[in-house]
Amino acid sequence: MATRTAAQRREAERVAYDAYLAACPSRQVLDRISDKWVSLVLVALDKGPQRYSDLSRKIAGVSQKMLTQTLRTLERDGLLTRTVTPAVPVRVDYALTPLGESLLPVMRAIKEWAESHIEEVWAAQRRYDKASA
Amino acid sequence: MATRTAAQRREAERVAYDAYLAACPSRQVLDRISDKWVSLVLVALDKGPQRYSDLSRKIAGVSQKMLTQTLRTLERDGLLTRTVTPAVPVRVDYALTPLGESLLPVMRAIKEWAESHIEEVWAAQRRYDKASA
DNA sequence: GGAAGTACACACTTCAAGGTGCGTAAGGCA
DNA sequence: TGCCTTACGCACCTTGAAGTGTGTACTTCC
Repeated sequence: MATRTAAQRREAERVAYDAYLAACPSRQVLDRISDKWVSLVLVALDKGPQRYSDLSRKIAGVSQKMLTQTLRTLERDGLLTRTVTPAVPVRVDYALTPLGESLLPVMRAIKEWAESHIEEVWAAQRRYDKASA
Repeated sequence: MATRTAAQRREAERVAYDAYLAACPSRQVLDRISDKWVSLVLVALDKGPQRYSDLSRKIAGVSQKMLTQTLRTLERDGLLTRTVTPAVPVRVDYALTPLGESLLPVMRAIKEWAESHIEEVWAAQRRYDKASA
């Protein structure tokens, strides 16, 4: 945000992207960040840079293919940086960019919502299934 | 939340759901709400109940199958209510439940993030593609 | 001189998400 | 009489997402 000039901000407002429109590019961005692995990866980078192996250990159940793919996409979208250290076995660190950090609170909120409301969702499901049985 | 007793809250804290764990049910909830259509539907219900046709018009590009499916799942999960009015052609209204409203701020934030940061994402993509070319 | 660890790439395959098209009920209208 | 609307259900089919398994480069350790 701080990297955006007032002119750029005005321009952005003028164009008025709207994710409700199918062809709007913001729809694509919304689609990309509306992803289980994206949110888990971003939140995992909350407390500073992490290595590839750290992430794959922390985010249980992710295949290395999906992790690599998710990381590449996030890097391309400017949400995180990839730093290769040519050590003995090569070492790769991933860290959030300012843009990634701007999305972090939202992602954290989603993850926390899921964790804290699961029982209410469960209760609702039981009620629904019972009623429609 | 108000529907939750202190005992239930304590229990929830004791169990400590963690979306990082693959088998944790909160992972499933996270997966379900990490969905383009879910966020668009919830935000569309921001300003009060909407009819099925309202939603399909507002959310451009959604197929009726996906819209119906999304609405059913959200109803089952207790995020919204479905009210059928047996009028001349049947009329169906969808409205947020308190649980759905608790998720609304997050969903709104996601949609707004996508709309307001798209140009930064684009710039990052151009930079990435140029560098790797 | 193998084995092991890191961070992948790539090919193959499967499975399910999602699009499309057709059918429906129940009246209102021309 | 027959067509219109609303809000779907259902079956079919395509396509793409994602899992699995194997290969690799480089060095160090045993």
